[in-house]
Amino acid sequence: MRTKATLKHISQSLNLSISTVSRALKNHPDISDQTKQKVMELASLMEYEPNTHAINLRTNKSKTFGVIVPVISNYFYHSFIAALEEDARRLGYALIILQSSDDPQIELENLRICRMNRVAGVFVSITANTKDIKPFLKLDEVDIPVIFFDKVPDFEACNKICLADTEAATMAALTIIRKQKKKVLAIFGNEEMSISKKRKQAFLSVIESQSSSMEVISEHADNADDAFMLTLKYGAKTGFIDTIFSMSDEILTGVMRAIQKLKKNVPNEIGIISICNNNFIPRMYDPEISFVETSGADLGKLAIKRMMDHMSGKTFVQELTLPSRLVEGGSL
Amino acid sequence: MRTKATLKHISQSLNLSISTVSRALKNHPDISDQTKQKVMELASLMEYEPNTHAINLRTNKSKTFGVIVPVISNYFYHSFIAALEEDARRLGYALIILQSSDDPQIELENLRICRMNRVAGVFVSITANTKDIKPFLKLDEVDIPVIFFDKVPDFEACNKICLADTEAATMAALTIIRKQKKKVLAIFGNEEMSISKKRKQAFLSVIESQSSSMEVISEHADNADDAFMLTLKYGAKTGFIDTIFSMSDEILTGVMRAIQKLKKNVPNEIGIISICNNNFIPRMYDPEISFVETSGADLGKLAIKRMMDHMSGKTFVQELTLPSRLVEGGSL
DNA sequence: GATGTTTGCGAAATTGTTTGCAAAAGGATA
DNA sequence: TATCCTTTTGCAAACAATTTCGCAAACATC
Repeated sequence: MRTKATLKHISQSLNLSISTVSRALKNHPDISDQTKQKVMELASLMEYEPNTHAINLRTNKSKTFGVIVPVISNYFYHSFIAALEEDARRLGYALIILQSSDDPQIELENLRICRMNRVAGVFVSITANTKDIKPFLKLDEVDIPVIFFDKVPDFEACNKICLADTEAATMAALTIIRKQKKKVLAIFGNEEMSISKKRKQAFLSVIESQSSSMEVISEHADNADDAFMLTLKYGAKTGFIDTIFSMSDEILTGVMRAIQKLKKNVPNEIGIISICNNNFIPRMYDPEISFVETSGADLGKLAIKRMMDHMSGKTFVQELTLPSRLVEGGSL
Repeated sequence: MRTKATLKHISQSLNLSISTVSRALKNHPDISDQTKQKVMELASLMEYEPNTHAINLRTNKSKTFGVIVPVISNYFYHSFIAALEEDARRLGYALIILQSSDDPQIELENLRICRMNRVAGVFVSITANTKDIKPFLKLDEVDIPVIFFDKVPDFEACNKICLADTEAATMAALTIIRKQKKKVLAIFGNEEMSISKKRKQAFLSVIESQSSSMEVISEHADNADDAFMLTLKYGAKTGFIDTIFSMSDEILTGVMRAIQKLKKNVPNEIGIISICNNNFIPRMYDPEISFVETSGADLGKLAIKRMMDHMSGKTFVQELTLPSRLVEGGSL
C-alpha cells in the first residue's frame, strides 16, 4: 500500500515549510506566484488530497450531516433523504444515515454517533415512542443544530419542518364535498400517532361544518392489510359507501387491493382519494388515484434550507410547514 | 456553548497524565483498580465521549462505510441500504450515503469524498455509463476495500455481489412453461443495460430449448409508461397473448395499470409473472402477483458479510451471487 | 540615515487520542 | 543496605492540517 501524500511530504520535497505549502495550495496572497506554482504542480503530481480527519480535528466540525429516521425503507423517508443528499452534496456536505427502527434506545445510540462524529447538524424524525427530547436539545448546547422533520415533538421550542397535515386533510375533505359524495369511508393510520389524530380531526371537522348531508365512517388501519380488510368489509355491500378516503400511501395500497378483489368500478361505483407522498403509488392504478400531495422530496429541500439558514446565524426557532396540493387523477 | 470533555480535562482534574486516563478508560491491565474507578467516575460525570476525529486521524481509518448508488429513491436500493445500515450499526459502523444520479462525473466526486474521509470500505453500484473503473481500483491501493453490487463492472478482477439474473429469469420462464402458456409478452428494461441483456438471454434460451409450442414477443421498456403502452398495445386484442412476463418492479407497475385499464381478468384471461425486489409491489394488486424474488435486503446482508470477511484478511477476490426464489401469488 | 510598510516565509502551537518506552514507587529478598 | 522485581504511571512522539505570531529582507518615505 502506497501511503497518501501529505503537506509534510510536499514541503520536504520542495524544501519549504508546511505552512508555506498549505497557504500556496489555498492561493493565499502571502505566497509568491512562483512558489505557488511549484507547490501546486507537485501536489497534483503526488495526488495530494487534504486529510479530512485532520481538518475535522482541528476545526472540531465535520462537513457531514446526520440523518436519523425510524426507517429508510419507506416511500416518504427515502425521497426525503434523496432530496437532502442532492442539496447537501452541492453544498459540500455528506450524509450519515441512521435508522432507529422506531426504537428510542437505538435512537439515543444514533444521537451519540452524531455527537461523536461532531456532525455539522442533525435532521431527525423521532420514533413513535420518543418521550424525552432532552438528549436532542443537548446537541444544540454543543453547537450542533437539530432540525426535526415530519414526526416532531409536540410542545418544545425547537426547529420543526412539518407537512401541512391539517391543510392536506382539509383539502381532501373539501374535494369530496365538492364532488357531492354522500357516504364516505375514511381510513386513518395508527390511532396513537399524532399525524393520524391531526388528519382525522381536520377531516371530520371540515365535513361537519361544511356538509350536512354527508355521512362519514371513520376507521383506523395499522397497515395495508388492515386497510384491505376494512375496505372489503364496507365495500362488499353494493352502494353502502360511495367514497373512500385514505390517509397515506400505505393505506391506499391496501384499499386498492380490496377494490380489485371486489371488482368495483372506479370512480363510477366508488370514488377514491388519498393523501400521498408523491405520484408513485397513485400512478400504479387505472384510473390514476386523485391525491393530495405531501412531498418528501420538497420537505427535504425545505429542511436543508432551514439548516443552512440556522447555521449562518438566523438561529431563531420556528416551525415551518410545507404546503400541499391536490393532484386530480380520475378516481373521484 | 459548553465545550466537550476531553482526556486532557479529566487528567488535569485528577492530576494524572493523559495516557493514564486513556488506558484507565480502556480497562488496560497496567492501571490500578482505584485509579480506573476514579477515572471512570469522573468521565461519566463529565459525560466524556471520545473524539472520533482524533481517533480517525490517529488510526487513519474511520468506522464508516461509503455507499454509492445511482439513486436512493428506488425500491431496490433503499431496501439494500436499509439492510446494510442495520448490520453496519450492529458492527459499530456508520454509513455515508452518496448518490451519483447516474452521472459518472458525480460518481468520481463521490469516490473522492470516500477517499478523503478514509472510509473503512466502499459499496458501489456503478452508473450505466461508468467506463473506467481504475479510480475504484485505486481505492484498494490505499487499503480501502471496494465491493461492487448489483450493477457491477463487466470484466475486471474485483469483488462483486450480484443478483442471480440468469437464474431468476430462468425460474420465471420455467414457471410459465409449467403452466403451459402459449403466447407470452416479455417486457425487459432498457436495451443497453447488462441486466436486461442477461435476463433476456436467459429467458429466451430456456423457452427455446424447453418448449416448442410457445411463442414469445419480446419488448423493451425504459420506464413504467413504456410498459403501460406495450401492454395496452398487445393486450387489447382478446386472446392475442395469454401471459405477460415483466423483468422488474417498475415495469410491473406499468403492466398492471394497463391491465386494469383493459379490465382483464387475472389470471383467467391473462397471466402475470414478474421479477421483483420484494413482495411490496406484488402485494398491491389482487390477485397478488407471482414473482421471482431478487431481494435487495438480502443482497445488503450478503454485501456486508463479504466486506467483513475481506477486512479480516480473506482478501481473495470473488463474485458472489444471491439465489432467487419463486413466490406464488395467484396471478399465473 | 532613520523609520515605516510590505512581501515571503517559517516556527511553533493547536486539536484529542494512542502507544512504546522510560521511570518511579513500592515491596520483597539476599 | 543493596539488589531485583513488579506494579503503576508519565513522557513524548505521532497522526495531518491549520493558524497565529513574528522574523527578516526589500522597498518606500521623509
